[in-house]
Amino acid sequence: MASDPKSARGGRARSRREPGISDVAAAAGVSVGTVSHVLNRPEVVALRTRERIERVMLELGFVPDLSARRLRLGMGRVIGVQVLDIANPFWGEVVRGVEESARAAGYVIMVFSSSESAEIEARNLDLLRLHRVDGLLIAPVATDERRLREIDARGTPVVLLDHRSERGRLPAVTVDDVLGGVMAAEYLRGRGHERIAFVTGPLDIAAYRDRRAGVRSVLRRRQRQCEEVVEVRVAGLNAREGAAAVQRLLSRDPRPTAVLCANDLLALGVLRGLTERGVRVPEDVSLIGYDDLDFSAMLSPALTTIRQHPFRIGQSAGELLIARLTDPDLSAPRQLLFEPELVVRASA
Amino acid sequence: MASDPKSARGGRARSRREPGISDVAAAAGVSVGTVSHVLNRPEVVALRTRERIERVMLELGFVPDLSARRLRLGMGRVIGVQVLDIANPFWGEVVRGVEESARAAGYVIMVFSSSESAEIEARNLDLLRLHRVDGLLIAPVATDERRLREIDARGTPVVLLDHRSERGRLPAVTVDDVLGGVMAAEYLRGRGHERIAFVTGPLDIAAYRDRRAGVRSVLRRRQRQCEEVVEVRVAGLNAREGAAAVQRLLSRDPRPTAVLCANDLLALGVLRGLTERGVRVPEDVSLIGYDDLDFSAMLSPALTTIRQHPFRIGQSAGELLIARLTDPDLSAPRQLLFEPELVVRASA
DNA sequence: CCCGAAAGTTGAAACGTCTCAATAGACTCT
DNA sequence: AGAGTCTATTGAGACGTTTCAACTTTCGGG
Repeated sequence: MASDPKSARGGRARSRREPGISDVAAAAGVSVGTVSHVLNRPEVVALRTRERIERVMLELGFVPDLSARRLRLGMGRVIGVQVLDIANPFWGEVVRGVEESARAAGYVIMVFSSSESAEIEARNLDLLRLHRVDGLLIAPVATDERRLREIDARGTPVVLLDHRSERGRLPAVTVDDVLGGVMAAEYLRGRGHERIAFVTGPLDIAAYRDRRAGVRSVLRRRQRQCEEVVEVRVAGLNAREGAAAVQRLLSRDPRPTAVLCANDLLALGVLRGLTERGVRVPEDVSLIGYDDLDFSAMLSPALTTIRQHPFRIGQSAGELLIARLTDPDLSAPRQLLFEPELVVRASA
Repeated sequence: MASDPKSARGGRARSRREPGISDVAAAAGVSVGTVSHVLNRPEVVALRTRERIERVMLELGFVPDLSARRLRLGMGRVIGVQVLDIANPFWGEVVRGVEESARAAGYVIMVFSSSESAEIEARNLDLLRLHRVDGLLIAPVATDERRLREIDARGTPVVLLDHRSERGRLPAVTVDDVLGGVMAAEYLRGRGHERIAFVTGPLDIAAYRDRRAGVRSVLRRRQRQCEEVVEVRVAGLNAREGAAAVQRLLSRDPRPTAVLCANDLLALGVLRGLTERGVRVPEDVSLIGYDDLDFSAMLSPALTTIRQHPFRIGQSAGELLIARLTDPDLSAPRQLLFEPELVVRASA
């Protein structure tokens, strides 16, 4: 045990361990308590000592170890984020918004993507628990939010992302998806469409369920039997699935005159599929998406869609969560509801 | 100090602290050492004891605290990731790939986006250091990689993402961007274009620099003076900046006959800008992008572009990093180079 | 010159885990 | 029965912080 074998292997790499608070203390001729104070309560330590210690910190390249601090304090300035699909620009913007608000408050984010799979979500939640994140921002896949409420009650504040809470029991930042669905459907109805298809993903996800509900409510308001919503369910809300759905869409008889997609990626795929089969948009079939992603205006035809503001959603959710973290006994769970906006272009 | 004021406030929330290894030990009538063993070296503990302990763990809902473990072990199964722009689907896919490989190995990712800003990057690196991540996957903004090499040498393995290392001193996963530039330029030259514009972002970023180098090498190979690369620099590689660049693009005299963009988002913006001004693509100006994002095939006109495989980049980089983490004294820094692919569509 | 208060500093305990040397028990062999 | 081997278990110390009560020093006032 006299000679250390580890220092021999690997040459110079991984040589000296990072300096800790006690190395600083030693070098500055002071106790660890004092060093810790200059970190956390600088005002209690004498100016001269403080300056000396700060100088030493710089020289040694000292950086405090947050995970040691977390162990002591029970908070580590990390928030977990789970989105439905990190490769979708909508969620990318949401994450960017979260990161922004997190950075502003000195927090850091741990990111997960569930790919809309409940199993992956469950595993991710386990990981989040293992790492004891301070708070959680999540676009849930699982139908019931019991587990999330449990996590919240156990001391890890949860804020729902783009998903309203059952009876508002958890704070949430949402866009009014029912209204979005209504807007799209009313627009189509106003243009005389009576047989409308709705292409969506798993209905476990509240956002898609709400959009559908909005669409249906409009069409059901009229009594006539011929107004009907044809529903096509796909596995994931991406362009590939959209293209695959076209087959099923066209085989319906009578064929829908308009297609409403639960998001723009899906609409993109549908558009590709339709075009490949020689079906013209909007002459033969009208098409409406949801999200108004960057590219949507430049498709051919330009996509009519419902605009949201994902960056703001992420940012507000982040701020809401951080507010709860900062002041644990904050009033009632807050719900933030943004309004969607119909953007009419050429496709419908 | 006899009565605890904290337990009063907030009602039931945040009540009992999470059970630790010692709670399990107490409940199972065994020492903490033994409990720790069933976690890390199950084979050394007697079957009966082990089962009993496992049962207790389940009952108590015990989950080990990884950040305490990190403190002891110096490794916490967290890897940091920094991309250039999380809202760009290219990087979204990269992150998805990283997450995939991380999950497979029981790691978790901490995500940052630099927005191509060197200051943000520097701040993010500080945060990463504070949190003592085990390894780092980064698409660097800063020109020189000294700081990264330093981090690597100090014991936090670094793998470069979509960025080749100076003289191959750091492991990297890259696509051959020079080749991509060559392919695009040769294609244009083959179609008779002689005055080509290249729209790009900050040239600190190696990928863009390489793409430009490839383009230039092709055009310079011919001696004729009239072959020239017109360069337009923008602040960020997104659609908005692309649209803004069009103004400058068209004011050049003589006007370029073809425009090459450093990525598809930029091309999207350029396309929008050109269309708005009544310039037809490809009749008046040819346009080529880079990345082949999902939507690129569906633009009007469909975008000719260079295809990459971001998911694979992310995944391979993740695997490479985790291999280094698992076996610290791994041979030489490895470079992984993917080949790009020209996808010819209508825009050029 | 002594007292008390104010200002600075200290040392130890605690957070939850891992590891290692030490111990205890059971079994085998002579 | 004693010595020697295994197998299971234990307890203490360490990882890098924070915090708090206790201590020392300084200083003003009586």
